[in-house]
Amino acid sequence: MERKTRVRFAPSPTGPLHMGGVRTALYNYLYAKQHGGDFILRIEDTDSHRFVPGAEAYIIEALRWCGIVPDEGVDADGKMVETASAQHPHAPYRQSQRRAIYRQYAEQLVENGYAYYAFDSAAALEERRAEAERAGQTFLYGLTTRDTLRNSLTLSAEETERLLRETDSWTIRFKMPAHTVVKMDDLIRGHIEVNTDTLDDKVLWKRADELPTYHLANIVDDHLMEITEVIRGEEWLPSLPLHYMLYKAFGWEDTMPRFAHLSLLLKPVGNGKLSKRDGDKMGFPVFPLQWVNAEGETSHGYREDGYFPEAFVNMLAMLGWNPGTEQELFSMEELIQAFSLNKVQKAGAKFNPDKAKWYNREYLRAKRDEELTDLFIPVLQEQGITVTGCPKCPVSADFAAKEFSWNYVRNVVALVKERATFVRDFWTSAACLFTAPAEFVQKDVDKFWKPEIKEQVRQAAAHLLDTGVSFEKETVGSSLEEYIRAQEWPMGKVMNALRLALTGAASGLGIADILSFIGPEEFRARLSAAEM
RNA sequence: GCUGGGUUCGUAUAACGGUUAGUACUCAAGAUUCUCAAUCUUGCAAUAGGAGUUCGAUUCUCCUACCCAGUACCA
Repeated sequence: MERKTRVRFAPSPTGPLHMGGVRTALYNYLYAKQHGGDFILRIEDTDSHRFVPGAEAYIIEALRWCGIVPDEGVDADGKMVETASAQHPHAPYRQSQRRAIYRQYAEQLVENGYAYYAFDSAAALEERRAEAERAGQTFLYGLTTRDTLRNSLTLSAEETERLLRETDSWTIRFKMPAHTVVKMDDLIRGHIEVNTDTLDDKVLWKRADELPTYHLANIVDDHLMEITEVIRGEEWLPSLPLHYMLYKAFGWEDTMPRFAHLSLLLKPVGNGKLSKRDGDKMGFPVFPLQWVNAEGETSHGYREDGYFPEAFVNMLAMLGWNPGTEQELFSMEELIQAFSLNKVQKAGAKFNPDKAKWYNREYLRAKRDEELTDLFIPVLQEQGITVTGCPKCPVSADFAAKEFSWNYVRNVVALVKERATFVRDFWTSAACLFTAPAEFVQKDVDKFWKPEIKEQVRQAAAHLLDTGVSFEKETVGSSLEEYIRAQEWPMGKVMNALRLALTGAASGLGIADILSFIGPEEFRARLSAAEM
């Protein structure tokens, strides 16, 4: 029977969402949308000790910034749906609010002989682990050891009853069946087989906080929420046999979701998975949004660092997946069309910060000058520049008052767009079109500030000013070049020195461009400021 | 250690069992310009190693090496 596609992203609110997590969410989202299905956001907060305030809100905001909008789990106001309703029969979507659901399922497994009560103290288990380690082995609570531990399998029914009643730190463990080869299929990795004798009896439910562990909560919720495909990180692959066995124990095999395990995102250099430290060390964000932790330490975010969400999403989508064509630029719509799980790479992908920047540059270039202008204005305001007027107002520039018209800014954007990766780069390359240089690059001063060159610059400038030539780019540019050429002065030296006087550095925008933007008056002012 | 997963230029990746192993990023050189950037052109650079199957292996099988994950009353 064909079921409606329903996939979920189920993060744990233990900190900010890592870019690898965003990729997992993205692939889930793309898969759901491609199949006309639903994308569900479920919060797996069953670990009361690791809960981090603000993490859930961060996850929701990060996904929204990326354009990954859940169909369920978060309502239109961005609030979690707290109770089940006609629109949301599967609510709530926060596992801490579903705690009442899980215990009965755990007990059901005990009744049917698939699970048992375990009374071992943390200290006792710790001791057994240490003992095994001394013998060079790994302790597994399972087939070979469960008969030697304190649980309802070894204790009398009366004793079990008593402990259940009188103590409050017992757990329910899954009784992993012996000598069984679990045959599994993964949408990305293909067929996998594991012998259950190598597996342990995982804790499913804890009396101490009356909360399930991941394994139980996950299977129960995926079943109740009618999930059809589970697309998650590779770290879950080792527990896939357990999950298969749980579906079997519950008798839910016929509606068991299909599984796809995504490889991890690796650090750019060296080995190992991408971590917060790598980002700090190499100067790139690992988080979609900026995050300030409890100690007040700030981690960079793609959003705050100036990346466009479309570029971030596009870059992430291509990390471990490819369309089978040479197309590299994809809108979300195109990704939904082209995405396919069997084109997802099995091996982990090393993240490449340079490629991320390349994507941003491509998206920046594709944006209209008008849009970029609006994005640039806040950067200008931070620099004390006032932007006046509207897209329909005439171009004007008042250098003394640091006031420029919207269209002047748009012209600047059009000029420097090609040399930028981020919007803030507009300022780096075009500050001289708004303000006179505050200082001069010493190296360039040493190289070009020679008496004879200064004299040539002075005369060339005087020529432009005296002839009253128009400061249109073409006219002023050719007039200047013709003059220098006619004098048989070294073009490069004079031009570089002029640029140094005007902008504070010998390299940068073309002289003709600079002149056409600043006009004769500011030209004169800057020359005298530079003591020309 | 054990169990599972993985391995094509530095990076991301392409290649019905048959290609001079392709593309993009990075890097280098050249062209262009008053400089820088951009742009254009060119270049550097890979099938982890070894067996086997096959007329033929990047592709299938096995072994070795290396990498990753899991091995919690965390997810």
